[in-house]
Amino acid sequence: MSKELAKTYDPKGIEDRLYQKWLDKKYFHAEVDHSKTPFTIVIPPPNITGQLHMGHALDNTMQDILIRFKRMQGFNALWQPGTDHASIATEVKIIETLKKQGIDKEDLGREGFLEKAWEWKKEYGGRIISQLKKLGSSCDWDRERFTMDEGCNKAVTEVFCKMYEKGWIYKGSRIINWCPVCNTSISDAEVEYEEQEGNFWHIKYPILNDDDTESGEYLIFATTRPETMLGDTAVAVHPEDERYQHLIGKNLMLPIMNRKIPVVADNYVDREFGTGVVKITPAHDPNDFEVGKRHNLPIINVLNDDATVNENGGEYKGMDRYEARKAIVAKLEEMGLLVKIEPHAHNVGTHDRCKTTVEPLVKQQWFVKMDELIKPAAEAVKNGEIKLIPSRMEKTYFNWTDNIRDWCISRQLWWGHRIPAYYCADCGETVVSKEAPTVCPKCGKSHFNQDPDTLDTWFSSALWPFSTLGWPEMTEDLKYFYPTDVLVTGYDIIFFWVIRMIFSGYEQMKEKPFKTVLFHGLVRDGQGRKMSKSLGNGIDPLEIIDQYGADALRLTLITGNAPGNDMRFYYEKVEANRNFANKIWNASRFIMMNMDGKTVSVPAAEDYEPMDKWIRSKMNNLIKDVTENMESYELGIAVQKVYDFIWDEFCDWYIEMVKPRLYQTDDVKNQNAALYTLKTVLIDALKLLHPYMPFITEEIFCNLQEEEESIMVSSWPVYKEENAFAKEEKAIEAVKEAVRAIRATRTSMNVAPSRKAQVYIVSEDEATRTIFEENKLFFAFLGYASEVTVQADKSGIAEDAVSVVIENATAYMPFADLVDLEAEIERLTKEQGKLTGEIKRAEGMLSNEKFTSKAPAEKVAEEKAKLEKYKGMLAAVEERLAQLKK
RNA sequence: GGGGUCUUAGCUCAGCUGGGAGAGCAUCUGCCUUACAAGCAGAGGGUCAUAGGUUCGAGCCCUAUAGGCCCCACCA
Repeated sequence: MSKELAKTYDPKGIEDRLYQKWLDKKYFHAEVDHSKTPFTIVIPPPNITGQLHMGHALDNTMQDILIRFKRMQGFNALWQPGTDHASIATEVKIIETLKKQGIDKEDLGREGFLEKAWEWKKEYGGRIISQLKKLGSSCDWDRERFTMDEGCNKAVTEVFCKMYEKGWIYKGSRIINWCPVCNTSISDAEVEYEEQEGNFWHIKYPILNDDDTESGEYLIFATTRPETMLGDTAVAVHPEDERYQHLIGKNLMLPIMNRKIPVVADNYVDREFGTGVVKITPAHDPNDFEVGKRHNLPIINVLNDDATVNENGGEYKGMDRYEARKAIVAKLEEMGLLVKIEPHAHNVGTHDRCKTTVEPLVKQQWFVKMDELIKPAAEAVKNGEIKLIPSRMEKTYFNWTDNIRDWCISRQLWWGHRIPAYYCADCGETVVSKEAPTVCPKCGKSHFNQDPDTLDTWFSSALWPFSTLGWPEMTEDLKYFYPTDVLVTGYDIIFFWVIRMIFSGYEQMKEKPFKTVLFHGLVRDGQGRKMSKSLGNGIDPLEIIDQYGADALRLTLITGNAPGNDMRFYYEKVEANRNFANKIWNASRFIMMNMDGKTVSVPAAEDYEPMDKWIRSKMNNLIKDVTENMESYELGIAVQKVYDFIWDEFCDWYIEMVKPRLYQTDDVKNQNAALYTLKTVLIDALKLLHPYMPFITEEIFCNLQEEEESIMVSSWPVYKEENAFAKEEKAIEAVKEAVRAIRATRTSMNVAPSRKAQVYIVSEDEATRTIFEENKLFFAFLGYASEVTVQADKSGIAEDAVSVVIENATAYMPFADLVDLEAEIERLTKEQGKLTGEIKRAEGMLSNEKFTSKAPAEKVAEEKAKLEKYKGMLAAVEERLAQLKK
């Protein structure tokens, strides 16, 4: 491969080419291999209707980082991909499309509609997959699954039948949330509450005497939904409310409907609220439904599925619920029964998909009984068998498990898993079975109708961690890869999905579905708003990839972000990360240019210079930190450290230090040691960065060396316990300190970098002199010195030379024509003040007996060492000041 | 009503088990130094929301207060 690299990194072309290479080499593919430890992640299956958005980009980047990291560590890493049929979302979308073509769902009929749906799936189902590939996702695409493929269908039927036999799935007439637009029941989790401005209509019902004549008295109450009065079957008061004791058991006349309804006593009523009287509509309010059950009240449903009034609504039949509301209020007013209208803001349940106000209705639906099912799921998180990150998510989790209600799983939709329940056309017997029954066990006839409903889309996704691995067959894959290791997902679907996978895993597999759940937050726009279609503030990840590259996008989504926290997306951040990619690119280009035409070989031990050992030592520590951070899922912290190492230590210091050695030609061995260190440290840095920035690291890796064909299957750098280079590390840090001090001084004096100066290092300490002597070459280069002389005293140095005090030494720079004595005194006086402050601080701590006795000895020693250092420096500064002031 | 979370440099955010406050962007000053101006060198900028407490030591732990955001519940 050519060593000629472009001056700026251009990801276009490179990314697609490398991804194709990885696919061709089958690097993403995992097979059962008992000689290796598996590491498994199942993808949160994106909807087939979906288009890649920032949330997907974040979610999948995190998973890809983990899976690439583990793969390099030698695990048998499997990232199991697939897509979700997304029952309601897809059905709604298809209906919309059909509508544009002038086709009505009902006209097509169930079969015709499903045909269209599968066509849709075929056309769009792959779109999101190809978008995930753009991101660099290293999923095992050979294993791609779909929630409605044959295997998943089998799993769903199996679970349904098993749980039905166990009595944990049942059909019942219960109050459910009904979406009048989507025309289906929805689960509690799908209801979103939003505050709406409404009214409190204060209404009164006439009280009847025992002989059913009107007493002339009234009971007053308030309601936010007056139209539901059509279905009122009682009025309730608190059993201990003195005001109404005499009315309990009496009857009222329900106006308009002219129905006699009782006054019942129930603890549900809050005496303090309003008049302490509540109208009871069991068919249209969950609380009223419960009250109705306790008092055996009739349930009168007054609404049709489209939220128009039905035949039970008398003269209002056919009216929309809101029209009926108006008409009924008008009628009550006319009858003199409307006391007053009060504005009232209240929470209204809406359908999370279409935002329609849901209508609580009593209907026959299928439910999953939750009380037993939830127990092991709650226990697993409680005892730490499943770890949630961040741990605060546990509270949210328990909030749900502690208040669990049965899960309504039937949907009046066509696109989804059809409920395997069959009803005998003759005797009505219900048969639940995997295969359509042929003979009725009750009457022996053989004509059945299958239940028309489908299952909640989350019913199949709850089985995803094991259904994708082959369940209900006990496949080798399932035995080997299950339980999976980590689930990465947004905190917004903890109830919909995470909990349901956990209880399904324990129930079906008798084992947790994953060991750890890593939550992330939402990606918001620059102003902190949710990205949404209606606001039009969404940023398309594909456009970002096109403009800046997938690596820059990935890094942007990960850096500076802690687990479970929302983040804002800024173009400036992407730019900064694109710049970082360019930085690595150029550093690599520099190294390769210098390697060009030379054979870089392993140097002899004595060929290394202290700076080589210093950077090696830094890298060794970095490996430890980064590995630990990644293993504890601190992805943002880990990459920040790699970023800092590459930019600061490696580029700004090491590469600069090494330049004089590269530019000389006398000492080939020394040069080789420098090149070898550059190359190997860069390779390790690229490896640590690879999970985050897979493309650029692969591109450079392949240009830099020939031994291995891909960085993604190379091995993760290993931390070496013993630090053999502690001495060199300290020495180089001391020289760096001197360089920094000299540069700062020069800048403060407005000395141009082009103006080199003679630099004298004066130190009474022999070890310090040795350090500067050994590192003279790079010290001179970085400290803008024309020549460096190291000596024990000040002999031969001009009186008015600029002095820079550092630890154990003073650097002198004679700038005969430049020195402004006043300014120099001022600078040194400032320095004196700073050092005095430091000394005061250290002395303060050390004179505190409680500190010296209670703090760890290590801390105390540290403070003592600092005190000594600053004292020495202060003495040098003061000596110099005295000299100048003479 | 219950719970969570946030309040750190001008902006956006890191800061893991308590041991002298960090990054990116922005600002200011010099530099086209033969890897990189998408760059280099330097600089300024914070009583870590407020008030208490625990501790030798608190951005970090505890309590209260104020403000922002989120989730759950749904008093009609």
